[in-house]
Amino acid sequence: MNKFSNDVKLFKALSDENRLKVLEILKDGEKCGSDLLLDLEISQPTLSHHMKILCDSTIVNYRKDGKQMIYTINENIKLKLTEILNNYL
Amino acid sequence: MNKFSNDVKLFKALSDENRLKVLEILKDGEKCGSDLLLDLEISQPTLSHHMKILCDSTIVNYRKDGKQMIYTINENIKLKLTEILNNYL
DNA sequence: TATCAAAATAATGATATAATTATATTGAAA
DNA sequence: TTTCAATATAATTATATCATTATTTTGATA
Repeated sequence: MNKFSNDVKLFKALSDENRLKVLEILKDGEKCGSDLLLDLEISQPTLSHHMKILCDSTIVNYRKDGKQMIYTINENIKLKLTEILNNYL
Repeated sequence: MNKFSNDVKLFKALSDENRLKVLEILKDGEKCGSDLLLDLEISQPTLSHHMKILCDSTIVNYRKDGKQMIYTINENIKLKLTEILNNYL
């Protein structure tokens, strides 16, 4: 909508401990939801909620593989966030 | 608390349109609260609330000058946030 | 010391977010 | 085609966040 809303959306997506944990895991390579669940102490619907936020914000990419969703970190997003930081700091 | 909480605190501080507007203004140089208010469409107590979040997160520094609070961007915080991004992305 | 400007705090309400349990959807394979 | 694993959605609750108005505190100065 306005010039700030997309930046806010990205920072909000990073503003949760479980989502940071997910990113830390994905940094080592792609994972499906049920694998992520093994390392988190949240229910499956809660993970689904968090993954939606990470994917909607374009921080995480996903693809379907049979009945699994495979998640990876968007390789462009670090640069994009660094550029955003340069606008404000 | 845990290893994520400080990072979450920083990202949360950046997750609000009015706070991003404040940072954009402070990027041009130091300002007091009443000057910031001129460029924002929020009440004085709401600005006080937002400045507390920015200061508590160490993104913004403050000093008292008479009856004014003078705010500046912490010059180290951009590097710190860039390093944090490198842990997750 | 009375007044005024700047900022902070208190009380409160509206909305957003994160979590749960229960249920539905999707897709592979027996 | 039944079953089961993986994921998503719905309904709901608890908590967090952002905003307001009213009030208080702080500090300069008339």
